[in-house]
Parts: sequence; C-alpha cells; structure tokens
Amino acid sequence: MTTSELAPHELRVLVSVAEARGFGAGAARLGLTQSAVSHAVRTAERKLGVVLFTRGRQGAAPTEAGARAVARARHILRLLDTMGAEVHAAGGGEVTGTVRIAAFRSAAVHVLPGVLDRLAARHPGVSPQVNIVREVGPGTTGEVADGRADLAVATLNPDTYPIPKGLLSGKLFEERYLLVHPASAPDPRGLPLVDWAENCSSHTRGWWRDQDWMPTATVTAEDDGVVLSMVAAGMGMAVVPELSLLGAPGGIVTRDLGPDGPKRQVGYVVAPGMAQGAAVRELIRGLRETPVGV
Amino acid sequence: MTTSELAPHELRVLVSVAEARGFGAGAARLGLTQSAVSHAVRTAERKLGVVLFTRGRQGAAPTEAGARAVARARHILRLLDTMGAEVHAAGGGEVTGTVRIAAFRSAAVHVLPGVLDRLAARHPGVSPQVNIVREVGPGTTGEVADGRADLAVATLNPDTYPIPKGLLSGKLFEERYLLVHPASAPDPRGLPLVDWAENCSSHTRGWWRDQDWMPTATVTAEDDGVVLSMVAAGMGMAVVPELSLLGAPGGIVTRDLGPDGPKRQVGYVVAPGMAQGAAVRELIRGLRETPVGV
DNA sequence: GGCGATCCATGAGCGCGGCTCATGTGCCGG
DNA sequence: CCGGCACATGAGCCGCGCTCATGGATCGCC
Repeated sequence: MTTSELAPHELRVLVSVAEARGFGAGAARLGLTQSAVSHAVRTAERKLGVVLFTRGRQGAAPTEAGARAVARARHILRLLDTMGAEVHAAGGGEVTGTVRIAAFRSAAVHVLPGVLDRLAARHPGVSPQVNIVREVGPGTTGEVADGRADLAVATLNPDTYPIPKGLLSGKLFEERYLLVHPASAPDPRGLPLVDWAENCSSHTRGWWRDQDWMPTATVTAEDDGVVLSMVAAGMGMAVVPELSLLGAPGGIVTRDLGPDGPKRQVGYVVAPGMAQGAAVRELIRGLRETPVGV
Repeated sequence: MTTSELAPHELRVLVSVAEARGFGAGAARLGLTQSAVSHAVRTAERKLGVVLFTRGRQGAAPTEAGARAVARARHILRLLDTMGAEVHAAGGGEVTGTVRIAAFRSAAVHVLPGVLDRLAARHPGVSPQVNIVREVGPGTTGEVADGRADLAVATLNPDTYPIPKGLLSGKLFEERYLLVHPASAPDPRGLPLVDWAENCSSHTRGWWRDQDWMPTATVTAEDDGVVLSMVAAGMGMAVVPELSLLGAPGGIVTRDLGPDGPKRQVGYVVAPGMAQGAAVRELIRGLRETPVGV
C-alpha cells in the first residue's frame, strides 16, 4: 500500500456517508457515483484496518470506530478549509473566514445578535453561521466535538454533560432560573408544571427536592418558547432561565426564586485547532465582552 | 482552480521545505525532485493566494504567512497520521500510536522515565518519543504550538512566555529553587553566580531583588548540568530548581530558600486535537498521578 | 417462494494531476 | 565576466480516482 493515511477526498466521503446514512445518498450529495463512494470507503477501511460502516438494507451506519473517524475527518477538513483565511490573517491581511456557531435557542436569539453585530463592525470579512441546537444529550458541545461547529454557546453545568476531553471552554455568565405563572392564577401551587426537554429538568430537579411542595402534574414541551406560550395560556407554571423570558408573551408573571434558586452556567466551547483561528478568537473576545444581557 | 485547499502532499512539501530551508534540500528529504517541490510550492501559493517562502540565493525561508501555514500543515499531517491508531482504540482495540513529547532536560531525566514506564506497562502499544528542548524562548510549549510535539512538559509561569491561545494546558506541580554552593565554600556570599540560559533568570530575578546581597559576578552556562558541575568545581554558587539537583555531583551543599524562595510551576501543554487521542490522554493521566518526584 | 426494489460490491477503462527529466533564469562571488 | 548555486518552467509519462456497467445480498410483498 502506497500511503496508509486517508486522502481528503476519502475524508469527505466518510463524512458525507455518515450524514446521508448511506453510500448512494452520500455519493449524491458529493456529486459522485455510488460506485466511487463504495470504492473510497473500502479503500479507507483497508488503510485504517477497521470496518467503518455497517452496511445493511437501510443504508450504512458508522461503527464506533467509524464515528470517531468521521469526527476526526470533519475536523481535518475544517482545518484544511480555514487554512486560507488563517494564513491571510497571518500575512497582515484582514481577518476573514467563516465561523460555525452552535447555540441553544435563547442564546442565539438574545445574546448572539449583539455580539455578531460588533464582530461584523470590527471584522467585515468574517461571516458567522449560527446553528440552533437543542441543549439535550451532547447538545451544542456535541456539535463541536463532532466537528460540526467551531464554537458552541453551551451550558456548562458539569452534572448535565461533561465537556469531552480535548475541547477548550470558558465561562461567560451565570443565568438564574425564574418561576413563571399565568397572571390569571396568582398562586402557582396547584398548577401543573410545564417542563421542557432541554436542560431545565436536570438543573432544577435539585431545587425542587428542597421545596415543600411539588407540582400536581408535569407536562413536557419541546421548546422554551412553547413553554412560555402554554404558561401564558394558563395551562401551567414553569421554571425557565432568564434569557428565555426576553420577548415572552404577555399575561405572564415572573417570580424570582431568591439567591438559592436554581442557576446554570453559560459558557463557550471551542473546537481544538479552531481556537487558533483569528476569527474564532475575535468572536470569543466579543462574547466575553458581552453584558450579561438581561 | 479545481480545489482551493491544499493536498496532503503539498502540506508535506511545505513542512519539508521549511525544515530543510530550501527547495532542493526539502525535495531530497522527501525523495522527490527539486522540480516537484517547486511545482508543489507554487501550486500551494496559488491556492492560498499568498507567498509562503522568500526564495533567495541561500535557499528558502518561510514568510510570516508561510510559517503559519507550516505549523498548521504539521498539525493536519499529524492528525492524518494518528487517525489510524485513534480509530483502532475507538473500535475497542488496544491503545496504540506514537506520542511526541517535548520536555526540558530535568523533567525528561527525572520525571518522564517513571511515567513512561507505567504507561508502557498499561499500554504496550504506545511508543513515546521524547525530545529534550531548552526552555528558552518558545521553549517546549513552542514545540507543541508549531506542531513538532503532541505534548510538552513545560514551565507555566506566565511571566516567562504566555501559552499561545488554543493550546490546552494543566498544572502538574510546583518546584522550588534551591541555592547550591560548593562544600568547600561555606558562605555563598562573595562567590560568583552561575546562571543558566534556561528559565532561571526570569524566575529568580524577582527573588534576588528582595535579597540584601547580590552576587559579585554572573557567569552564564548553557545547561543546568553544567551549572552543577561548575558549582561542584568551586567556581561559584547557583540557584537551581529541585529537579536539576537529582543526580547532582558530590561536593555540593544545597540550602533551602524558605517559603518565600523562588518557585516555578511545572505543567503540561497539549496540542489541540491531540488531546482527544487516547495515547495522549493516558500519558497526561500518568503525569498527573506522578509523585512530586523529589 | 418468486419477484422487484433497494441497497452495496466489483471490474474495466478513461482522463487528470503530479511526477521526472531536461533545460532556463536570476543572483552572487571571485 | 564567468561559474556555480538555487529556483522556475515545459513536455511527457504514469498511476489513481472516477464513471459505466453489471453482479450480489437482503428485505417486503402477495
């Protein structure tokens, strides 16, 4: 075998197949033939000496080794991609390039715009791409770990999901949770709790344990915006983070839970290797300078 | 232009040319023709839109942009290189691969052996390569920043050399400086100070400022081992870190400088992207478990 | 159980890109 | 002014990655 390391086109094939969950579909999105993809995957597997995908009737799914390979492939391809912009900045040129940001909804809506505005003013050559990701499971941090984003705005509470080794992170600010209930129901007790799939449960569960009352029932919603709509409609009360309340509908009463109320840490997570990029560095600087924004 | 990103063979050429300081020499070490290298560099420059090397009578030197490109190239090539080992480990196989370690002399001699022994016992497939680097200028950290090492054992005192953004680091232990003088001269005062080029000066300068006496003269040596030999020979006294004293020649008296004596922080610095590698992670674990070793 | 559908695998052949060989160009020292 | 040194350039060969065409496996369906 001439070389034992994967060629970029093979890396691209791996990523594409993993995302398209099939050889044929992966080929299509690369503008290639299914045959080419099949050859490429096979070659890659021979080079690495590991089976990367389980082939089946319903397409191809990465093995554990394959998932690793795909994440690393995305990472390498991104490094190759941004090399141009990076080198230009070093040569005394303007800071350029794209930055892929993963953020949970409320941060994307209420924090990022200001930061990105100021970034655009300072560095017109930088074009950020924001991807809104639910903070469940791997969440926004997972996007960075898998090489799908360069920077994540994430919740950093260690009890939820540990930050994978090898990723840089930093704290931005602490966010309180507030209790909200319909203006029509002055006493939240007796109302069902409207919880949401995101991180509310794990961050607030401890707090609930210390309370002398528990909600009568729990309804789960997908989105914090939906939660607020339901509360506004009188369907229950909820405990939501501050940021989610910006731009909340009317008819809602918020109540501070005091110094011992639940909180969550909001921070950023950077892809290794990307933190050296000038554009990413500038963005982090902007995030750090951000007012708590509440 | 078909693709705007550099191909691996071009990355290799860039690195080789930078290290060999010339197109011809760079070609030779790759087993290529000078012509091939010339073509490759030109293609890379066209792709990036930047001049990467200044060509001259005495070979080629990287421009500022070129230096960046070379560092990134080394990084990408390393990621490609280690992909195989990485993926194997993920597939449930044994932890394998090479780890390139940059360390200053005393750490390499007195700390690493034990750590590497235990690493070898736990993971026979891992083969570490230790590179001893003077802790001057960029030092061991610079090796990591430039992609020549995966992990550095470095002094972390921020006043000496800041850790470049985008590198992960952690503290391992604190090391005291001790005063050493010849057994033949009970009072060090009056003896010339034998300093060494490494980090002694910056770490101990502040301490000297607070003393009520100063050495009559200063001699500078290249190596901490040489410093000790000179002290043993009665040529002066010195202030050296604890680790350097292990295995010191006879005829030397060490004196503790007390709780306010100079100290330095010893830690590790990891190349971004490498910290995800199983081998590197294991090595860091070993370093962390290391007894202070003095 | 045969049949079609829908995946992936495999083999043959073509074309592009990267290599070498041969030669050209600029620069400096003597 | 010339020779040597180091990079530049052009022509041509060759391997590799692509496509096209086809084969093989597995599932759902009646």
